[in-house]
Amino acid sequence: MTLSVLLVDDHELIRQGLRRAFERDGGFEVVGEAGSLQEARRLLSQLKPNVVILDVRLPDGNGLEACRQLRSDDAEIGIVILTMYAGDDQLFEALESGASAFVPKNAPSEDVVAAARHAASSPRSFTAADLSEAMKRKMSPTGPQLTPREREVLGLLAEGLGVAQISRQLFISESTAKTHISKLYDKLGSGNRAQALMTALKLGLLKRDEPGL
Amino acid sequence: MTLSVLLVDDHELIRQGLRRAFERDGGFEVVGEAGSLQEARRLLSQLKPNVVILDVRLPDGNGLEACRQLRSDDAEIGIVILTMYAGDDQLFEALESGASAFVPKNAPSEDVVAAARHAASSPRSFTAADLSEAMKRKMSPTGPQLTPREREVLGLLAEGLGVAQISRQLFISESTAKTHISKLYDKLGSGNRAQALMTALKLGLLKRDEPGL
DNA sequence: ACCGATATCGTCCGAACGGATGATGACTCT
DNA sequence: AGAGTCATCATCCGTTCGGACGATATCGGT
Repeated sequence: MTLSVLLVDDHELIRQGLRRAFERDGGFEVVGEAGSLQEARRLLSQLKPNVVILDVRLPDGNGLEACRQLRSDDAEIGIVILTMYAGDDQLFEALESGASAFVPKNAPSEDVVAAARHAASSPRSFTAADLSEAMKRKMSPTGPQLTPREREVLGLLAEGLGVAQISRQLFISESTAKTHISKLYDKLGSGNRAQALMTALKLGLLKRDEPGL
Repeated sequence: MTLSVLLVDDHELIRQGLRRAFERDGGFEVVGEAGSLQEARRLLSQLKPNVVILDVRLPDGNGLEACRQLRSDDAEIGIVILTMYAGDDQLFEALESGASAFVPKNAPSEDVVAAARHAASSPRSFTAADLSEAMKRKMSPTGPQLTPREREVLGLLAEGLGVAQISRQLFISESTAKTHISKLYDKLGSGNRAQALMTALKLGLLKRDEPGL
């Protein structure tokens, strides 16, 4: 029995590669391609595929959000999340979003097919490989845990605000602001704003609005 | 007459997509694939293809550097630079590196084939479309012009170094270091390190090693 | 020969930062 | 009831920063 699969990725090259991989396997039929979420939604309701290959980054939205929605609409559909950078945050978010598998784009193409097969048979479970990988890294924490207040202060630091300005912004005393900043330095292993900010960026603790690239 | 083409990209999916695109066109023969620079170099000297499709990001090095080297070795080979993000800096660097064409990965796959055809016939010229695109954006400057020294200082600031450390690092007096920093503040419209760094990041004046994503 | 940009060095000084340390209330979990 | 975390505030003090000046030397180009 052949499984129907829908490809969602904004890069045509990737779609071609996926199509080829599935064709070569023989167990699947690629019933459609979409380059955007909008298109994907249309094709999904129309084609009702067994499995969806879903890129995380799409021009008109986030693949993971789409994944959540998809899962709530259809508990049985297989969802394979494709991602360029296999960050753990994404893996966990994918898991929580109800994805069936998570494959980095630099994986061999057979892996995608294998993931799709797995996704079709047990849409609500990750493979052991995925989980062990993720747990392993989650155990050695990527970054320190910041309290909500600390994250808030970090954000203001990133805007170049000083202690006085931060304290005013948050309706706290300057002492408190300084305390939070000091705690941040502790947790980030830094001794000044610059180091703290760059470290926070590297650890993904700070989201940058639209830093050019 | 069919042209021989070598595919260099660390993502197998992309390679599959490229292969399919070239096969469908019919005018090319894909004579090899490489997932790393090392492999690419070996296959290049062995297969002597007419055209190379070269990804910018490779696990063991930069595609653009490889491009420069390639061009100096062989003035006639067609080099098509593939890139995920079509930043202008990359476009210009590609141009200076002797590439024949520059294609973002989100382009339709026919574009890659067309670029390869162009690359084979006139390896030392960019297409008009490429150039006008680039010039247009280069005219409206993305950010302020930093002097080499200023960029250097900016880099050290990003590492969280203080005035004293910077001055030691660059073998200049603290006064001079401070002067450079002040100039940076002027040009970046900021009044402290944090603002300067974040602005520099947004303007792409600072390259981050591997900031998570 | 002159001008502009770049890079270098210096002084002075108020403002801001970072470190060390201690204390209090609220909250949760056991 | 006690332990732990979080958030709040405080004082003290040496270090660093950032601004505002001005000065010199070296280039490359008109």
